[in-house]
Amino acid sequence: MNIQFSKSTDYALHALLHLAHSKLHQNIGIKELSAALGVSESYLSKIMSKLRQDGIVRAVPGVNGGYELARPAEQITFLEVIQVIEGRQQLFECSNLSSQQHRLLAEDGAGESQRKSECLVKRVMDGAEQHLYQYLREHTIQSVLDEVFKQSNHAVNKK
Amino acid sequence: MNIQFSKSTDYALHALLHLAHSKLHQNIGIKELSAALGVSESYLSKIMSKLRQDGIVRAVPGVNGGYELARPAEQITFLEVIQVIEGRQQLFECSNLSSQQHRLLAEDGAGESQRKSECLVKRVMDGAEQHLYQYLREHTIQSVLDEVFKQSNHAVNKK
DNA sequence: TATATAGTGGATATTATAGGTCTATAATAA
DNA sequence: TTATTATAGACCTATAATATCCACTATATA
Repeated sequence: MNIQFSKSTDYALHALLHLAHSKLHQNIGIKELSAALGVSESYLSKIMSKLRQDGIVRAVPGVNGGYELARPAEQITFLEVIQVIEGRQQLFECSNLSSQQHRLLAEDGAGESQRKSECLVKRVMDGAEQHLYQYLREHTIQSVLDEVFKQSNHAVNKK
Repeated sequence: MNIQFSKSTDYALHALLHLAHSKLHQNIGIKELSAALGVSESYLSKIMSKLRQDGIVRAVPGVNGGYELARPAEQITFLEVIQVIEGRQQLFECSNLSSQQHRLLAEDGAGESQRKSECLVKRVMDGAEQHLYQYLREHTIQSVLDEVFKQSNHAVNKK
């Protein structure tokens, strides 16, 4: 049961949403964030550090310090956040020996080509990955906020 | 670093490819399979068992026994195989408390709606999941085999 | 400048799961 | 019956997610 985003990604996205939503007051401390998300301060700190190292948020130490978005919410995509937290390894890696199987398969067909000896299973999986990534690139922190706004308006109009 | 298909999925897909490719001789034993993939017999057995329990392959014990596809290769999708091996849990689960954050966000906007109290991060993620699944449904064991054939032809024509 | 405040980084603990081995058992063909 | 082959389950190990704690550094302001 490998294929699931970690809780850290959950926390990161919700924390960013919180920062984006309340950009009125410049800095949001870890206390406020951890209270809003229901996570310990120490653990959330780690996650925020990663986001800072990747230039997604800015951190200010000292009295009245805290975090704020380093960029406009429109420019922070789901994909980026996920890759910072989960790492950038690919969705699928082919075991070496298995890819040998494909070389044999190809030779069996009519030989010659396939000099890249690329695994065909991997090729499908890479396509899936690109599909997924494209979708995650199109969704940003801001687009979620817009969604909230749309829903609210909808409710008002129905009244 | 959570988001990666397991080796088991790799093995399962390659094993199925092997079965589909050499359907001339009815049964392929675990020995041949494990040799082709470079995995131990005992470990691959477990994977094959799962595939059998889900009706993807048939198994015959005893002398000259082995495995064969239970259905035509066109009807075995990547998605199905992945779900058998990886499980059917969702790509993303929202921590309870975080979803509370969204209720607040929504109320803040204009209240009322959002009675589903559904997490908006999760909604994006579910969309991503559906996107991914659609792609994986469109690719089958047979479609990979076809790809091999196409490549071979291409090489011949170029000659 | 002193000090309380707030983020950073390292060490550590816990638990779950992937990945893998081995053995006893059941089914089947010769 | 015997050799062969799949099945089920117990078992092991290494790694990663999740989480906590503490010492350290940076900064705003009294």
